[in-house]
Amino acid sequence: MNKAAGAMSYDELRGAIAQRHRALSGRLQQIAEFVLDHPTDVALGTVAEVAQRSGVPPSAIVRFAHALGFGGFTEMQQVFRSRLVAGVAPSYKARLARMKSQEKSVLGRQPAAVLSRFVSEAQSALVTLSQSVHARELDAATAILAKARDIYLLGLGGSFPVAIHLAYVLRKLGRRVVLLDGTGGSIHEQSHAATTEDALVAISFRNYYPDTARLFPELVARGVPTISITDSLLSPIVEGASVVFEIQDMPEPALRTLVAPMCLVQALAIGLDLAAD
Amino acid sequence: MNKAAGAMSYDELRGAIAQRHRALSGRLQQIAEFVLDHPTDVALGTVAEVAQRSGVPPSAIVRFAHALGFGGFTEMQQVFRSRLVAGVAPSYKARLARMKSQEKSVLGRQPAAVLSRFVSEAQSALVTLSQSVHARELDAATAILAKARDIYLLGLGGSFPVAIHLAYVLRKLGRRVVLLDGTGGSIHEQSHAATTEDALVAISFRNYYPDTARLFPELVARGVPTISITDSLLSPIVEGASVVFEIQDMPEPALRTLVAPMCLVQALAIGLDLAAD
DNA sequence: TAGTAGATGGAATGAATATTCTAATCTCAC
DNA sequence: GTGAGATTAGAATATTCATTCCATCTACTA
Repeated sequence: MNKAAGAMSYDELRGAIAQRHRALSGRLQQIAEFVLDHPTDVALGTVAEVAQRSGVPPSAIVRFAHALGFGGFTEMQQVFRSRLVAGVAPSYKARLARMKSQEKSVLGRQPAAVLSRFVSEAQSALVTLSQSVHARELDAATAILAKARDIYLLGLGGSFPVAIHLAYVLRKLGRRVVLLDGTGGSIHEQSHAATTEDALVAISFRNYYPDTARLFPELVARGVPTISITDSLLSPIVEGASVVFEIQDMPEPALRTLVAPMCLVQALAIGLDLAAD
Repeated sequence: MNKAAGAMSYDELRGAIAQRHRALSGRLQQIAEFVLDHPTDVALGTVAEVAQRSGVPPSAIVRFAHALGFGGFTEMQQVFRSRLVAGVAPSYKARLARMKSQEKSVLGRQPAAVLSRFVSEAQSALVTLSQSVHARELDAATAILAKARDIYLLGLGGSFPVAIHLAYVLRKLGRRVVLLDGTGGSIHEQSHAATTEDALVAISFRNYYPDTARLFPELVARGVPTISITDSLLSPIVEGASVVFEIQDMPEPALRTLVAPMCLVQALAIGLDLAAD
């Protein structure tokens, strides 16, 4: 009770339980062992469930929480839940905490602090990327690109740098690329020659550029095989796509670094080249 | 409802939501977007909490679950919880080990291995970036940009995506930007109006694009304050520059991910914006 | 313009849940 | 063996929660 139990992290809680274990009564010791062994059950279960699985009456569970300085089971459960969210989304939590603490301080506005913030954000974006992209999708995408006569690239607005970069790399590798950039008129005309023998790589993040949303379905309807890189399964370039890469947690347009999509398209291009031999 | 919703995995559920999204009513679409973006909130929250955060009445949440074939919110929540449980199981170390082993295996040419290689390369590029860029340079660069009437951006060839991205962000923040891209003729003409009141951000990596090497000294000679982002102190855009950011260890053109320079320009732009207030 | 089918929001309901309370039990010292 | 203090189990309670129901609103059709 020497610490405000509400603000405890999961690891701190483990330490506290281990430390007090000897001083607890028999039943409470039994519960202590159970919760350390089954943290997930505690995080998601009800008092009754935890009680049954650990073989004690429900009231004992509540007494256990009290003994640790919590106001009740629900309060203790929050700590166990924090472990779950930390495990699945390291980026989200870290980013939020960072933003909150730095954004408003004077130090946080200095360019050096801004840079380190973007760097760490980019780091977690990369971790998320490598976790969320599966081999199956990459293989399918590579196969599509390998068969394509011309590769059409569609990425406007904030996604344009990614499209440009992919165009650059693919051309370096000797592929025929048509970059749909809308220069000098209609994007529709630029894409007019695309057929089922070609392929389209579409890149779009919120807010989805209107031209992208308009052109994409047309090409899909014409039977052009399509690879989509986007931030949500609900984006306008998902339906009808042959392969979808979903990059989650993209920050708002002005703040995004494009690190993850840049890395992905790079891997696509190089992977295509290596697979060709 | 073609599938027993109870036995659905999280990924299957995501697919199902994406697939039916268009067929759903307005409110239900809104909820679909929220739950795909905030799966953790759904996994751990109550109906009332999810309802409040997504800005809909609680009953709509339940109707959403029904529309997906679940018996109610609680049933749907189980699927979101399974994601959390799965997330903790494979430890961080195990994931890292898997990446390492993939890297060196015979299958190193498979797209998935290529991606993980680029990801880890990008990671170390970011570390190098944050170590090699110093606060003094960032402050100086920010000061130059803050005083500039128009900001000229010069980045051709492989660096073009970086220039485009910087242009995009700066414009979003309300800055006047001239992107020297050479469309429709001479880059010299595009840069003709640049004066000592303006500023130039030049980005160039090996092999240095000829036009960049030619134009840069001209602008320097005209007294335009200049920020250079490059990979060597011997590059043609170093001499005469007001501030130089040297990004070391850039891979060869076709293999570079541009992660480090993208991050840097992002930090410059946002740092400029934050310092302005 | 009137009518209809569907969607929506909010209050009502009933179930499930955490917590509290009290009588019973156990432990240990004498 | 007996009594005091702590500990426990289970019933009682009060709260929170998911769900349902219905009146209202909206969009589309005739």
